[in-house]
This record gives sequence, C-alpha cells and structure tokens, in this order.
Amino acid sequence: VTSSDLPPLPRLASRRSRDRRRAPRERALSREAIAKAALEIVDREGLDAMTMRSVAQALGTGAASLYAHVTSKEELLELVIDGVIGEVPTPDQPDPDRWQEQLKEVARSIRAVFSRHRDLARASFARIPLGENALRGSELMISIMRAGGLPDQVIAYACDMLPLYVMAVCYEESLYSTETNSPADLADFVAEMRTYFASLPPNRFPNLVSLAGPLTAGSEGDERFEFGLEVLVRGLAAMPG
Amino acid sequence: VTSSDLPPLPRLASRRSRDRRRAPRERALSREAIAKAALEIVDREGLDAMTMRSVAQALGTGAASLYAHVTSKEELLELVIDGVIGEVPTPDQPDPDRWQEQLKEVARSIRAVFSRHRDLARASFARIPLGENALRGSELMISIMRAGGLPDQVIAYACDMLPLYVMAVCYEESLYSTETNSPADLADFVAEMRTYFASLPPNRFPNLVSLAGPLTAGSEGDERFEFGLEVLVRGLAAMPG
DNA sequence: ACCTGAACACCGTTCAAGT
DNA sequence: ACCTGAACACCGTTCAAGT
Repeated sequence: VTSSDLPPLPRLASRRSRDRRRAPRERALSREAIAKAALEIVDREGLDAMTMRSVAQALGTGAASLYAHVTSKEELLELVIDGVIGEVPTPDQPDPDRWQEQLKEVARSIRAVFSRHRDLARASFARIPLGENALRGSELMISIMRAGGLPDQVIAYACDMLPLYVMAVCYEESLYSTETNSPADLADFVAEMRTYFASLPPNRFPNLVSLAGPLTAGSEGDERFEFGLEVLVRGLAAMPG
Repeated sequence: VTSSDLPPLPRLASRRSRDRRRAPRERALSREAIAKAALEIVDREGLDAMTMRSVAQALGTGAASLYAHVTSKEELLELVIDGVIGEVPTPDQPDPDRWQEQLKEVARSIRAVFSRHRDLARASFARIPLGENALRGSELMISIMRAGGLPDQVIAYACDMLPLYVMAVCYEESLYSTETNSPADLADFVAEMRTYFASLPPNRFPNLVSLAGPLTAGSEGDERFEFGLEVLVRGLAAMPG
C-alpha cells in the first residue's frame, strides 16, 4: 500500500525539520520505528496516552532520544497520521459515469480506516495533509471528480471539504465509543438524549421537542454518515462552474 | 442576547455535575465570573493558555478553588463555549421562501462570532452542544428548515452537519491566523503552498500539479466558506424525504 | 554521531487543613 | 460552607554529559 520504493518527495520549506537523522545503527531508533510504536499506543490506549514518554518507553528509551529523529510531538503525529492514510485502499480507475459513487466509496474507506484507530482522527484536524499518502489521496479524489467533469474550482474546494466532513464524523464517532463502552451503552446514551429533548419546555423549544426522535436517529450505524455523503455529492453536482 | 431571566433548564443526567455551588458571598467566585475570566484569556492568548491555573490566577486565587464551582476543565470549556454561542444574533422570522439564505446567514453569524475568539472553535468539536444557547441555536435552525418544508429527518441530520462544517472551518481558519501573524504572512504561506503543489512530480501527481492554483485559492476571504455553504444548502434542497 | 539522565517549566486534579 | 497550600502524577522539550 505504501510507496516506500519511490524517491522521497521534497518537503514544504516551512514544514522541514532540522535534518537531524542519520544512517541508523544496528538496532537504533528510526522515524518508522517511532511512528509504529506511537500508532500501537494510540490503537491500544487512545490518542491521549500517546506521549513522547510513553512512545519512548515502548522503545526502551527515554523521551529525549526521540528528538534525534523527530523535531516535535506534532511532527510525530503527522507521521502517524500519514501512515494511517496510507492504509486507505485505492479503488478502480475513475469512471466518468460513476464519479458520485466512487467519491463516496473513498470517503467510506477513510472512515473505515480511521474507525480502526480510536480517536486518532482528532489529531488530523486542520492539519493540511501534505504527507506522501495524503497527497496520493488528494490526487485520487481529484481524478475521480475530473472524470466526472466537475469544474476545477469546485474540485479544488471539494478536496478540502470532503475530508473535513469525513474526519469530523470520525472524530465524533470515536468520542461516542470512548464515552460508551458497549453498543448497549451507546443505545442508552441515545435514548437518554431523546428523552431529554422530548422533555424540554415546549413553549421555548417546540421544534426540538417534536423532532426528538429524528434528532437522535441514525447514531448507531451508517445512516448519519451516508446522509452527509449524499448531501455533499448532490451539492457538488449542483454547483455551477 | 442571553436568556438569564428564564427558569433554568434541566440538565442531562450524565452531564450533571455534583451540585457543589452555593449562594455566593460578597465577592466570591461564581460560575459566571470563572467563565468570563476564562474567555478573556482565550481571547487574549488562545485556547492553550486557558488553564485552570491561569484562570484562577486571573481571579486572584489558586486552581483548586475553581473546583468548588466547576467539576472539571471540560465543564468550564462547555460553559465558555455556550456563552460564545449566545453571542450569535437571532435573525428575523423564518421565511418559507428564503430558508436557504436564512440558513446561510445563521452559519455566517456563527463563523463571525467564533472568528472573534481565536481557536476556541477547536474546543467545540464533537461536543454535543446542550447548553441553553446552543439549544436555542438548534431550535432556530430547525425552524428555518421547517418553514422551508424540508423532511424531518433531513432537518435533524442537517442540524448536526451544518454546525460541524462551520466549526471545522472556524478551527481551520484560526490555525492559519495563529501560524501566520499578518495578512501578508498568510499570503506568503498560500503562495508557498501553491509553489509546492506545482513542483510535485507530474508523473505521480498530475492533478495536484495542474490544480495548484485552484487548490490554494480562496483561503484569504469568504469564498471558500461560501462555497461550502452553497454545497450544503443545495445538497439539502436536493435530498428526498 | 548518537543517545540519555536530569532538569525546567509546566499541566489537571485531589485532599487535608484552614477559616 | 467555602477556600486553599501543597502535593500527586503527570506533560513536552532542552541540554550538558556521556559513549
């Protein structure tokens, strides 16, 4: 899935870290090993548990040693996230007649991948994704929309907006599964919300009261996410050049 | 703008804090005073500078004293955010013929308000907004969409999706203005991005290279945000019941 | 050239003790 | 009833000193 045999991409100047890493010794640390250890902690204990100290400990060193390979926790997170984006499968060739379905498919893949990595989605926010794999993802989405014949500027904005939506949903969903431990807990929580909306003073919140049901629907499966995808795709299709 | 003269709403059971606060003494602390001090710090120095310690210091006490009025930093943040949502102006009566424009107007107001509070938008994420003012905001959006004749379930999902988009954009924009200090800096950054995309290997990233211009357009003003609003509103209008 | 112990300057939260 | 000093168990990052 990764493209590690290709020549490395240049780095955006303002993102470039002081190039401190060297040819690694026998069993020395490396950016890859550090990122791998970090992701394992995220998967096991969540994003907050991933500290420079905990990552270092997993590798049998102290936190200070990581700074020889990574300039900051921020940069490490970027590495981890780009690696995860690399898990997103690349689908078939762009098909002009199926751009909407293909775009939705990519979005579904991203959601599926991040749902396997706890609340990592939170860290992905508002980070302009410039890693190798993120660029490939953008390239892919653009190619699908271009095949679909969308105007360039629509494609460009959509390239921002679509991941924004997907990541926001992933983060939201990761919170639910953090706060509630079992599917039954989630159902309880949703039920509590519905009852709460229904019990609000009807003179001040008539609409919240009467929509208590729909407002709390679709939190359990894919409906909510699919609704958003449909809105986005239909909206994009309706945008003038 | 606030509705402090109305009877207090019940609190969702799982959100209820141990009711530790009492009738405040002469110049004692209060939830309101604490939230006000916290927001002032956010406005002056950003979200990260808002710590329990810094808020307490601004009030002339120690951090521990805040815990008599607020159960956690999390709860304090909720208080601050709901207060800021209260700054969003409530527009005219819902007009069936203008629901799209009215919905966009609400979204613009929310963006305008949060853009005055640094990166506070970040803290608003994936927090189901259940404060007094947030509920009023939801009630308002629902009333506009109901006047527009949208199906109930579409309205309910949209109630989630619209703020999600607006807040995500607010957060993204707050990052730009944190990393870049002047408009000129922002322009430089955007230019750097454009050059970067244009300089990628064209055999691997043909679309990113050729769309370098559009991809980095509209980051300075409202176009990007307005594009998203338009997509959402058109998409919502196109959803079947 | 790389790695590290110890330190610096912080966090959120708790709790015994005060008034 | 309310407030607080001090402590607990942490953070990210730096840096002099080691090998």
